[in-house]
Amino acid sequence: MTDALSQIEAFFPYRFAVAAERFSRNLMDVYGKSYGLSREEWRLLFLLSQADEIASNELVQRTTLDKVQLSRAAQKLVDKGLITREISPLDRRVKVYKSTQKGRDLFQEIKPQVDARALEILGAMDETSRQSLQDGMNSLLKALNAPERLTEDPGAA
Amino acid sequence: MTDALSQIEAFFPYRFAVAAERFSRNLMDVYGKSYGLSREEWRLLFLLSQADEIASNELVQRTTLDKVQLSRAAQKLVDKGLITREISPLDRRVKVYKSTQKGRDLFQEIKPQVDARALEILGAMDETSRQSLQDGMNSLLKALNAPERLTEDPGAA
DNA sequence: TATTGTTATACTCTATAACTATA
DNA sequence: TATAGTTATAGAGTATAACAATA
Repeated sequence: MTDALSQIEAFFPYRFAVAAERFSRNLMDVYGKSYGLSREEWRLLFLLSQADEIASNELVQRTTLDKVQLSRAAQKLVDKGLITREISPLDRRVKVYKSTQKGRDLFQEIKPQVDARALEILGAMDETSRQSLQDGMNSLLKALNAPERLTEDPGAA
Repeated sequence: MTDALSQIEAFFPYRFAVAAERFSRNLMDVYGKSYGLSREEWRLLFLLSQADEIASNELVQRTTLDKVQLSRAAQKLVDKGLITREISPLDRRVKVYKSTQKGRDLFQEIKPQVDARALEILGAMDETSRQSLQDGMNSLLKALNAPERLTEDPGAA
């Protein structure tokens, strides 16, 4: 009567969504609860901490952030003194972002903790499964990026 | 200068989150845009369409819905005439949910379309990768459900 | 007194469109 | 006129707490 429940539990898209949400929340615990960063802020800080500078238009093209999300996440990081935002000399409509020393320091502090949390979970898997997951994921990402699948959201590599 | 971008693109948690979100959105397109169901409503309809009846407390224990989400999603499905909600004769605090014929019909109409969309994506992967993804995912779910990892959210598997 | 489901509230996210400044 | 980034607005989703009914 009741193991209709195991029916949905076996449904791949459901399992996938559940796994992704739990995994993501585990990491958000680290940079979110402890350091007050949103997922978008964390991603942006991540990017800028290892680049000299990145222009706004490039960020929009190559990340999952749209221009509104980018603008707002960047504003918060600027307010916190973690990044700077300047007008591009090449095109005065464009902004160029750089991390500050404070931003890089914070990133260096958080990143190992995020890695540790991820490894704590992935480390509970055996090596073969971990490799399978990586390979499968890479293949899935390719499939998702295949041109036919771009319902909307083009160029979001 | 700029392939800090490929740094985050290579970061497993980032790839995983991006893949999950895109995959999920693809399916939401089907039951959401075309049929006006939220993800929670869809999951609930899914469950009830293949069970005789399920009690509220069981749903909360075994799905990712908490009691508030369940109450609200169920209310919407009741309003749409897709499920019924009755007081349990065993414990008058508990509700028992059943799908209506209309609910089951709608589910039978939507489910093949969701499957088709999922297969459209997964079908672009080769068989080996698909198998790897499944195995890896199963292993990851086990790792996420391991007792040490239950930061909060116990018994939600 | 504890538990179940509902309702209320505030907060965050998302999507869209309007606006400004530059090109 | 088109593009880039910002601001405004409304809607959906989430988290928490208060509440009423039942145990």
